[in-house]
Amino acid sequence: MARDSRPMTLEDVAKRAKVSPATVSRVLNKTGRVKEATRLRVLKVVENSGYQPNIHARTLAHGRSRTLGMIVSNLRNPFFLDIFQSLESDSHKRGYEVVVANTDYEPKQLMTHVGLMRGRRLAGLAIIVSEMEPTLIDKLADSRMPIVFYDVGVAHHHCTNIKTDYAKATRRVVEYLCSLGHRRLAFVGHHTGLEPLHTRQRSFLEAVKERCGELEHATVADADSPAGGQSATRQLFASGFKPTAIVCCNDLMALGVLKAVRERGLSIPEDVSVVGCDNISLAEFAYPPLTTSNDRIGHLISQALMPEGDTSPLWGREIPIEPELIIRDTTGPPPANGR
Amino acid sequence: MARDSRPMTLEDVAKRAKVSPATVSRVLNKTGRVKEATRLRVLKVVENSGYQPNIHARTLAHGRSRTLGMIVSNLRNPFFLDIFQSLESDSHKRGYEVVVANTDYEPKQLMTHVGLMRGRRLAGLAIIVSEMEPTLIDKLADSRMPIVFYDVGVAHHHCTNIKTDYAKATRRVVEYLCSLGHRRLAFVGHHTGLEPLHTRQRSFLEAVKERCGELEHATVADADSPAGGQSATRQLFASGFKPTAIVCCNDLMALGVLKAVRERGLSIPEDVSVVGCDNISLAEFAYPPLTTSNDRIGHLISQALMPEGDTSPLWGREIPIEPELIIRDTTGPPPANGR
DNA sequence: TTGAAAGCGGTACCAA
DNA sequence: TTGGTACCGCTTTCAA
Repeated sequence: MARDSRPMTLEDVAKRAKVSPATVSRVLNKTGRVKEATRLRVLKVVENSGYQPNIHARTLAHGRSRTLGMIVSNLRNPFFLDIFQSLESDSHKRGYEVVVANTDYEPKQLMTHVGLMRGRRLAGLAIIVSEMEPTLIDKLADSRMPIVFYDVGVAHHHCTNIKTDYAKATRRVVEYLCSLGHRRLAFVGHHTGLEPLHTRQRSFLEAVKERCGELEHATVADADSPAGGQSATRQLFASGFKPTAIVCCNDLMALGVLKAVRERGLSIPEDVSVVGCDNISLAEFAYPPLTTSNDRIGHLISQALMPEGDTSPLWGREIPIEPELIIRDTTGPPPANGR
Repeated sequence: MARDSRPMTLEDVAKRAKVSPATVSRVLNKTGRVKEATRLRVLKVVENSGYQPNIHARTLAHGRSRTLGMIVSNLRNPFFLDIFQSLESDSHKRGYEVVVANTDYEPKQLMTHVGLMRGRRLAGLAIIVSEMEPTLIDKLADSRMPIVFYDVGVAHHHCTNIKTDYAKATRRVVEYLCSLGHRRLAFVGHHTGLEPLHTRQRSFLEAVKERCGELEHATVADADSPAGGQSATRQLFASGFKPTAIVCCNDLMALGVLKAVRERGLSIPEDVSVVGCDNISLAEFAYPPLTTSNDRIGHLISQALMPEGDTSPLWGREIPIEPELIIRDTTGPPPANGR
């Protein structure tokens, strides 16, 4: 119960406990030995004065914070959120905090946030975005903090690169659909100008091409949201193309695709099959439960940012992820009559 | 392109620009006048040295940060996420940042996070949780920062209280279902020991009682997730009760309820009606699109935390929210035969 | 075992 | 228009 309106400081505590600030610091940080009696006295004052150390003063003096940063393209997409959640829970266990920032797929925002994160003197930074800026590497070059990139690989000895092999994943999806008998495939993407997302679309096209003209196909794109998936699918139908299967660049958009297909009066998977990507936790609760490929990287990121004593460091490594196809109920054979 | 490994400081910039640190500070903060020529010179050095001010030093010296805090019970629930998103985008527009923390409905975690937030010398704090600790008010008493509470009202002159009138909302839902002809209602909740959630359940029971024994009912509860909704609904069916309508304490759980109802071989809304609460953005993309009641408070919170010059301050006010019933496709008349 | 004091990297007031 | 300087609250030698 502080009497004055200014928050308690370490010095206030020191005075009340009749010791020096240094001693209080030692007690609080368990650094250096302190007589048990003094320790308890200090702790007691801390306890009932409601003292809370100023995190900024602490970080400034110490030179490094217990905060991890995470920059994502779109927090609304549960894919990013799932990662954030694992990172947050892992880091709380080890006394770290996490701050997130959103770029909305804007390279400019990415740069702004990287700057702000640098200003925070973080313990580590995870950059899970699809957009890129060539100057980003320069900006990061002088920071000694651990950095993890996902998808947009950046060659730098400080960075860990986690990369999902989307080419393989997409090929597997296309082959699976073909094996079911599908011959007219569509791809629904978003921000296909951005490299990692472009990769997904290109992989789709390549996989289709491998079947030697056996397949008809189309691609559309819209915003990264269920509404975007819905709108893209409407465009698809409006174009006159009648796919028997739709491959989505992610699960979130697939949710909207499902809706658009139904509003067209078609059923899933009898008339149209749908495949997502990411295996977000909601995918299981879509209707029908969504076929997708998985790729949970949250804990991997924690490990890279907060290496355990005995684990081999993930430093400067490139970590490949092989997504696995998860077949649920949105995929099946195409309708017998060509529709 | 910094040459040494230690990040640039304001003093480094000052040296290179051949001015005093004070001047650099003035330029960067646009405070006090500086000759145009010097200004440009400083800016140039800043530009190509990649200098990024240390946020901690800045906050420490200035006494207050440009960071808002937000504590929520469960970030996985899109209800909280939607709020976070609006708050984040509003605050970036005004040069603020946001840090979030999760409590997982644990009062203990709430207290921990409030402590950490206090240590951050925030510009404002939003506490959007269902759990409560009596000592929380003490802990917050000495902080002069703007605080917004949602749902768990706390009497304090520094706090803005946003409160949704769930009693009214629930009554409206129950009446709506009755008017459709439903006579066997179930309630699916979570953490019903926590006051705000208990309120929702109690409101349901009271609304049912108002119909004078005309209605049969049951209540179940599980975790705040689709899986929790699914599991709760399974329990419900296992108990032998055969509701024609299920009222959920929120949309996220409703997603799982839908799944559980379907796996029972029943259709929605022909056999069972389902109602959610919160109107999360995903509700529209559920199948069928979910009937719910709305309640978007994100921007309200921004306004309370970062009052605009001309807006009347939301200070110390109690702000009541009246949710509105949003009827979509998960509700309809009960089956003609009692099943 | 404890205390004094020098920073950490900024801001802001007072002089010049 | 500028520079000097005293903090902001904490950590960390170095002495005592």
